[in-house]
Amino acid sequence: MPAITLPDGSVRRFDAPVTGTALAAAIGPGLARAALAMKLDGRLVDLACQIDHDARVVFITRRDPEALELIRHDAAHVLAEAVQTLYPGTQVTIGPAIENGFYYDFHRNEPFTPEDFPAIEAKMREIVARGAPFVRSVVERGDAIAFFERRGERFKAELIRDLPADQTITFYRQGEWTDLCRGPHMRTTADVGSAFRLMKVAGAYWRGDHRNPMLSRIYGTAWRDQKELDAYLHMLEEAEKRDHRRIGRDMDLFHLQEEAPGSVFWHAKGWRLYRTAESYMRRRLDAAGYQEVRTPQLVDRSLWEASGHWEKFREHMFIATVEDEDRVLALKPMNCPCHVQIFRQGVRSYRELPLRMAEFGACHRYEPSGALHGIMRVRAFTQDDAHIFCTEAQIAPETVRFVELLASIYRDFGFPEFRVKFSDRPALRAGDDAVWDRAEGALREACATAGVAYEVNPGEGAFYGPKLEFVLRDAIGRDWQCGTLQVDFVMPERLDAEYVGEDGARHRPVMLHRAILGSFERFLGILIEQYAGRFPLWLAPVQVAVATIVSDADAYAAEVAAALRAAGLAVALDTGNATIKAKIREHSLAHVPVILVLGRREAEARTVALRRLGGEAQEMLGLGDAVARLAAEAAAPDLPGRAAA
RNA sequence: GCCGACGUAGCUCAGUGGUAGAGCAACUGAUUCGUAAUCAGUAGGUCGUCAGUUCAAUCCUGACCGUCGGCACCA
Repeated sequence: MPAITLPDGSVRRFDAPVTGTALAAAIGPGLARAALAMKLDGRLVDLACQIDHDARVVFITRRDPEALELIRHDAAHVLAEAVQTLYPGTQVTIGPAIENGFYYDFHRNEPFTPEDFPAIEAKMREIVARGAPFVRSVVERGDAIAFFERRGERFKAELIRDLPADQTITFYRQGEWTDLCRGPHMRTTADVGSAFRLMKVAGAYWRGDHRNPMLSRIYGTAWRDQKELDAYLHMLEEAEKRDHRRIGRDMDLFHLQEEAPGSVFWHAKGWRLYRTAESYMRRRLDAAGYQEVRTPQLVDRSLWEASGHWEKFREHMFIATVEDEDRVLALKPMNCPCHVQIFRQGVRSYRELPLRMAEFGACHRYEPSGALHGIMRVRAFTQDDAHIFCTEAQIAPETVRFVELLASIYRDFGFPEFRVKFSDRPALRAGDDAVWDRAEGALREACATAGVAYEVNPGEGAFYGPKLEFVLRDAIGRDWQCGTLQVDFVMPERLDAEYVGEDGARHRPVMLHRAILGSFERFLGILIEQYAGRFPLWLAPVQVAVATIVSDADAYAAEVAAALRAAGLAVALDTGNATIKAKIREHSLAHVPVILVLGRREAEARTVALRRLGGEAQEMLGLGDAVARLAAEAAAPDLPGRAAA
C-alpha cells in the first residue's frame, strides 16, 4: 500500500506496488509523455522501477538538469551499439557520462579515427529513431560473466569479476543489444534526441593504468536540444579564441620552437607583462616580511641525494656533466634544498623564526613530452617560491597570513574566487604516522583559524607532507591549480636544518613550501586566457597607442608619447601612413586598452582625444591631465596613487 | 611515455608523382584622410628533418623531431 508524496506535497495512495510509468500516467497524460526517469527518495531510477513502499517521488523531464546526465549516459550506450554493429569484433568496456558529454572506451586492433564518425553517427541516429526501450534485468554473477565471455567480451567479464560480492548485477538491453550497466536509463533510445555529436578520438589506458592495454576512446557531446548543443559548440569556439598560444602569437608576447621544447622565448611585450607581474609580486612579498634570495641552477648530485630528490624525482631531472670534471650536476627542479643551504649558514636562533625565504626560482623539470602544453605546462619555469622556516606552533598563524596574502593577490589579478583542496597522506610517504598526524592536524587547525573551507583530496599529499592546493576559476569556468602550501617535517631532517631554541638546545624547524602564482609561465598563460588578451591597464604590455590622423600632428604625437613614457607607461607611437580608421582597428585588434587620437585640432590645442578599447566614445583631455590620469590608472593595485578608470 | 591527428610564406589555408598558389601581414610608392580595413605595386617558401622507392618526391614508404587532442604523469 505505497503512499507516494509528490513535490507539491500531495500524496497518492496505491493498493499495490506501482511503477513510475504507471504513477506518471495516473497523475496526467502530459507528465506521462514528459517523464524520462524519476527520483525515488532522492535516488535517480528508471521509470520502470516498482515503488512498493511509502516514498517521495520527483519526476525528471527533459527540462531538469538531471536529464542531461541521463541523455549522455544513454547516448554512450547508443554509441556502443552503433560501433559494435558497424565494427564486429570490437569489445566494449566502459562508457560514462562526463561533463558536457560522454565517452565510450573500445578495444579494437585498429583504433578509430575521426573519419569513422560520419558512419557511426548515422548508425546512432538510426538507433535513436528506432526507439527501442531500455530494459533492465538482474543477472546472476556467473551468468553475467558467461554471457560476456561467450561474446568474447573479456573486459566486461573482468569488470563483473571485480564487482563487490554483494553488488546486484544488472543488464540493460536496447533492442538486440545488451550492456552491463548499473543504470538508470530513460525509457527508450529515442529519448536521447538528436542534439549530440561525436567530438574526438583518443587513446586511454584500460582502467586508467599505463601498464594496461590502450583502448580507443570516442568522445561525444550531448544536450537536451539543438540550441544547447549550438551554444556549447559556440563556447568551444570562444575558448579557442582566448587560447593563450594564439593570443601569445597574435600579441607578440612569446613563442616556442622545436629546438627548446617546453621552454618559452619571451618577446619584449610578453616580458613586459612578466616583469609587471614579477615586480608586483616582489613588492607584495617584501611587504609581507619575506626575504628574497637567489640560488644556483646547477647543483651537485650529492645534494639531491641528501634531499631525496635523486631517489624520488630523478627521472624528472635534467642531468649535466662536463668533460674535464668527474662529477654529475643537475639543473634544479625545486628550490627547497638550496634554501635549506642558506638557512644552514651560521647558527639560527628561534628569534629569527618564522624566516620567510623567497625566490623567483628558475626550475627545470623533464616533463613527459605528452604533458607539454603551451606555456602552461613547460620544462623550464620560474616559481614564485618561498619556504617558511618556523616552529610547529607557527604553522597555523603562518598559514593564516599566507592565505590572506594569497587571497589579496588573486583579487588584484582579477580572480575574486578560489577553491581549496586539502591533500592528505599518500600511500608512499616519508615520516612516521605520528609526524603525519601532527602535520595534518596543524594544517587543519590553520584552515579553521583562517576560515578556509576545503574539500579533501585523499592520499594526494606530497611525499614529505600534507598540502593545500589553491584552485582558480577563470572567466569561462575552467579550474586551474596555482597556489600551494605544503607542511614539511622531512626535508629539514634530511638536510639537517636546525636552530637554537629558547631553551638553548638545538631544534628542527618545520618548512612550509608555498607558492601563490605557482609558476609565472603558467599563471601568465591563465591571465592571458582569463582576459582574452584584453588586460587591465596595469598589466597591458602596450598600455597606450598614440595615433595621428595627419602627418602635421606627428611632432606633437612624439611629444605626447615621450610624456607618457616619462610617466612610466608603455606606449606605441603610430605616425604611420594609414587612415585613422585603420590605425584604430589595428590597435584594437592588438587589445591596446587606450588609444589617443591626435589630429590638427589636438596639436593646436595641446589636447588628446582618448578612446578606450571596445568603446566608441572619446574624451577630450589636456595633455598634462591625460598623462596624470593614465599614469594613476596604470599603477599596480598595491601602489598608492592608484586610480580607478 | 602511450593512442590518434597534424607539420606547405610571418598568420590562416589551397594544391599536385614532373621542384608551389590565395587572402591577410611585411616592404615600396601614391594618398594627409577625424574614430575597427585608402589604392597600387614588390618581395617572400630546401613544402619539419633524415633515409628509402622512383627517370623524377612537397606528394608514396619508413624513422626521427615538433605541435595538437586525449590517456598516463604533474613528486
